[in-house]
Amino acid sequence: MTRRGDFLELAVLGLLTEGPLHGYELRKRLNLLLGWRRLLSYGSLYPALKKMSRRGLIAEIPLVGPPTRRPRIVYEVTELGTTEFQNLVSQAGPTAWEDDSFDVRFAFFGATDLEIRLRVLEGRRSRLLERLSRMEAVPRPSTDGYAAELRRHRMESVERELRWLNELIRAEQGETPSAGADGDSPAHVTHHE
Amino acid sequence: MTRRGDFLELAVLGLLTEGPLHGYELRKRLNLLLGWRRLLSYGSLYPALKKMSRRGLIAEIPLVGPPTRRPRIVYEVTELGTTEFQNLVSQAGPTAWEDDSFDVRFAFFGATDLEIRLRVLEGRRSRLLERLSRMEAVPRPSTDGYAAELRRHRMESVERELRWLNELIRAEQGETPSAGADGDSPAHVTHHE
DNA sequence: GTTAGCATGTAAGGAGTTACATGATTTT
DNA sequence: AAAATCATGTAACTCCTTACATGCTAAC
Repeated sequence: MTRRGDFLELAVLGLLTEGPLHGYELRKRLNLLLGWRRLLSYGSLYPALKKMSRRGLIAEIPLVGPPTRRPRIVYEVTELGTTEFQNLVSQAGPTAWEDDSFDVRFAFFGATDLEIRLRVLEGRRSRLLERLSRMEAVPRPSTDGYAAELRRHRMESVERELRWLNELIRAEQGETPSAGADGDSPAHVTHHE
Repeated sequence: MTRRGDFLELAVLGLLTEGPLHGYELRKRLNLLLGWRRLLSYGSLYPALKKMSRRGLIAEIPLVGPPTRRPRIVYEVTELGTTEFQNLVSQAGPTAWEDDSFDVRFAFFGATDLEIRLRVLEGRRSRLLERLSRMEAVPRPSTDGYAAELRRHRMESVERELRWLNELIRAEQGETPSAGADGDSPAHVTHHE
């Protein structure tokens, strides 16, 4: 088990929840949302859409517009898809805070309960703390050279991300649980550069 | 073509160049060197070692020690492997500055010529600039909510990495090409927090 | 004596990339 | 008229992960 690649499904469901889209457009939004690494290829998106369609999570909307242009296949979420989306954003296991999945999960925190949001953020934090301590436990030599410079820089990146997480967690905890606007926005995060 | 997964081969070759090692130990070093993400599994390392052994890049060293403990298969680089390593660290194509490969390449900059080092660093830089401008070109809405907070943070990460690269490039350019110690260490990088 | 860490492997499978294939529409 | 971008797809392949299987050795 321990599936990790469901993150594409989650992202598609999340984007389609905001309104129907066709594959090509979906890919652009996906790349904008999570594409700070390699771009998602058509070779993974289209088969994934077909598969989700077969499973009944999404459905093709019959085209109504002028039949002049090339038919674009527009998808919308089904009721089953909505349920599945709710199910996915309620998960708070390791699959939520790994590198591959955390970003998608965070992006759709607007559809996630406060309690789950906190669990995911804290899970991510301990994941990064673990990584940091692994990196600190470096043997004797290798304290110089390019490898060391790389290590230093990567450790600082992790530390920076940890500070970010801590601020987010503090902000979320400031939300009175169950009271207050359960808004779509993160509670005020103070940025002190 | 455009192979990307050769980075494991490069890393193994690079580590073995510093001295013979067995698989288990190799994995630990590999994880220390590049393991700031998921740990490398035995399922990828051992087959890779076997494959490299078959190709003649590395060779098993017959054990001499006390035959009491479980036989560990210690590998060393062959002459062919050394050639291949030199070949790999002399490459300055896109495969050098992608996310997956850049770290390995950087870690072994000690075995890379100044000219190539600069080309790789500059390639990496334009790769990140490209990503940054892609992220900046965000459509109208999505200017609030968690997705926006994520985007902001990720953009700052890229900017931070760009500053790092710029400093490295400046430092390398400070090296008088062809003169001076072609050392194993990066030329002084000034860190101003 | 039993857990934890050392040590090496294999089989099955997933997820996505690359490269290919096709064609319409819009912009230059 | 050409080039760019819109638009959808498939087949082959690569790399790696997961899960399983085995057995030794040191520490508690």
